[in-house]
Amino acid sequence: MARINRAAAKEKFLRFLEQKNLRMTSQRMAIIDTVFSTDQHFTAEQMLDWARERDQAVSRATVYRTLPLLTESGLVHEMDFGKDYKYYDPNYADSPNHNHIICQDCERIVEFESDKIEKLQGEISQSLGFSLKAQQLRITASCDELKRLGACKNKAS
Amino acid sequence: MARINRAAAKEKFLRFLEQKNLRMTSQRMAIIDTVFSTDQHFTAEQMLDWARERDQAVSRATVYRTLPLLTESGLVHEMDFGKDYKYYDPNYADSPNHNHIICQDCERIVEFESDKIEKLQGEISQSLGFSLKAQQLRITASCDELKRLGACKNKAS
DNA sequence: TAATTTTTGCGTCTCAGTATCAAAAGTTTT
DNA sequence: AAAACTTTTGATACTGAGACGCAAAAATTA
Repeated sequence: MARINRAAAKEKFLRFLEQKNLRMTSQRMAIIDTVFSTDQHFTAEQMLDWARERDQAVSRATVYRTLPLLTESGLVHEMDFGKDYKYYDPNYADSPNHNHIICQDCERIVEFESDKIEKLQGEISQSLGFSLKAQQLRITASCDELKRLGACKNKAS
Repeated sequence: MARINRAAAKEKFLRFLEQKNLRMTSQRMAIIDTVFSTDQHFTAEQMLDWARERDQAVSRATVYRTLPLLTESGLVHEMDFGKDYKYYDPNYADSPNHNHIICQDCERIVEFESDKIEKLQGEISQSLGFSLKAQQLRITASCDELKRLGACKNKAS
């Protein structure tokens, strides 16, 4: 569950850039530093705010350009929760099996893992005869239930 | 699996309108006629085009106003597939347990049901101790797999 | 028919995200 | 280290789905 080591992430991103003949710049550095200093899901606009606190010279355009690079490099996961903006998940590199509970009342999104669910997802895949590209289990809930889940440390299994 | 009877849908919608002190108009009629004459998922813009073929006097605004009414009345299901527009599903009234396979290459979205998956979803709910509001299993696949699934009539169980 | 309420359509607005493009910064060559 | 070349940046314009405001139109009620 530990979040990916920031230095390791940076290095992996550097290799990715090199391989694509792209350059590491101070703006990109500020963005990935910011990305990997949080555990939370975030939106592009949030990332813009946070990255700017770290380095004033980060523009909206660069954030919107860098997030897809991070996604392509596999360090971050792009996800949609039915809102009209994207969320990014910086925990993807360590634990790719994410399920989400989205509160229908508030803005909260809880990420959880469950051995049981993982096993069931495997069975589902098999029963479909699919080599899945991606799979997403999304549960819409109400605040009460979220609180209850929160009480057991967002871990249900 | 049969799609909801158009007359029945219309009647149900009428009751819904009545109960909310809303009026049945020719525009709304044209829209629900169009909605229940297809089996496919559709977007608001598609519905606008189709409804206009039926009745020129249907405006974009009215479509965007009517679809949420249909959703609220339970006749249609609003769903998002990670695109930046919503899809609507007119099959919802009969068979509320829908799972979707979304092609990552083309625009295709295949809906399927599976007893096995239904059972597994039940188990997942239980293992979470949740009284779910909604649940969505979304599988991202490539065209090849979609074709294969198409070959077995979009029915996997 | 007049008074009241709801609905419509047009146009405007919002908001996330993309595209453009000249200026700036980083490489490479000589 | 200057010139030539490539990539990146930031400001701004643009796009496209959907929401909103408002005056005109339609339906309902009196």
